[in-house]
Amino acid sequence: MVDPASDSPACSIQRSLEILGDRWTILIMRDAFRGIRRFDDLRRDLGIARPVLADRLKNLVEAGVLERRRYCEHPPRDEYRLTPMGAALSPTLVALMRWGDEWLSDDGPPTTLIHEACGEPLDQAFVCWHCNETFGSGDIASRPGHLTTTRGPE
Amino acid sequence: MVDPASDSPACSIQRSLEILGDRWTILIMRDAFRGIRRFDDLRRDLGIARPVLADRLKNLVEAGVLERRRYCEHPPRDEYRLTPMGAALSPTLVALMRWGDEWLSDDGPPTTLIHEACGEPLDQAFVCWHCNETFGSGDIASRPGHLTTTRGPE
DNA sequence: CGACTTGGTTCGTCAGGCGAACTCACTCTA
DNA sequence: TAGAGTGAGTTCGCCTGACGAACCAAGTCG
Repeated sequence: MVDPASDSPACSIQRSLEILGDRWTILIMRDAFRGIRRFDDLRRDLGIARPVLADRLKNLVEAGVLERRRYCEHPPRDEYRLTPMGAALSPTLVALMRWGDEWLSDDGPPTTLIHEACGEPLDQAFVCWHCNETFGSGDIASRPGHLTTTRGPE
Repeated sequence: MVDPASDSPACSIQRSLEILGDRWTILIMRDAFRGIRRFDDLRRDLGIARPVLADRLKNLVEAGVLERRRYCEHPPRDEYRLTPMGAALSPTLVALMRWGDEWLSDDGPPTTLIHEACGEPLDQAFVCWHCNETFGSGDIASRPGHLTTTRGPE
């Protein structure tokens, strides 16, 4: 906030959180991934207040993460669908879910994600296509656009 | 979806968000990854109000994500460090950062994460150790603990 | 001593989240 | 054709919680 050039606008995490960073939005996106698309279904599933849900959906549509589509003409009914930009959030949601699975669930994961082709549990990893290997967060460094080079997550 | 007992407490994303899901906490964790550990440094960097930062740090310590450690005795100074549980958030933060890089930055990523061993940009992918291959979000299904099997993120 | 730094707490204000009630367009039942 | 029901909101008034400002305490420096 003080340093002008450094992080306020130049951090992608912060930019992402300007769209996703309130108590409801990520849960709305989770439901969108789960196929819940209609206003009242979202409201019931989340237990969110109507005005708040209306506001969040409007913001998400404006941000380009959801798309409002008419799926029925006769009673005019719209649904909210993931755009490609919204669908690209899946690694984030999966990472969040796996963190909760590992650190917050007493009796094993409530839901296990599996590789559809074989039915075995999946993992999420960092990949270097140059070295052609996967690695953990200990081997990450960062190369800033216009900052000095520092270590990334330790 | 329908099942009442199913998702409210049983969704790991929701559990994670009970710890991380307000406007500041993820930014605090980002700064923790960046090596910002002291109260006033965090306050200055984030532009957060003092009482709010004190409250968030207390909650994060209670949740086991940060650890408060005395690093100087003479003027008694504490710092907040990532616990293993906190460090395990790196895939989540990286995913969020990469999403912002891809969809919200006009002029290329502000910061690029690289594979420390070779200096090339890294990727993040889903891995199946059974099939020994990486794949995208299109090949994910989910096997719930006590729900019917449904598709995961599409 | 007095100024300064770090790491808070207390306080009063004000924006924003909440449930309840209302609206509107449409459909279904009788 | 009247009345109930549903989906998708908007309006309203209350109350929590985020905010900046001020205050506090422990220690250090000059």
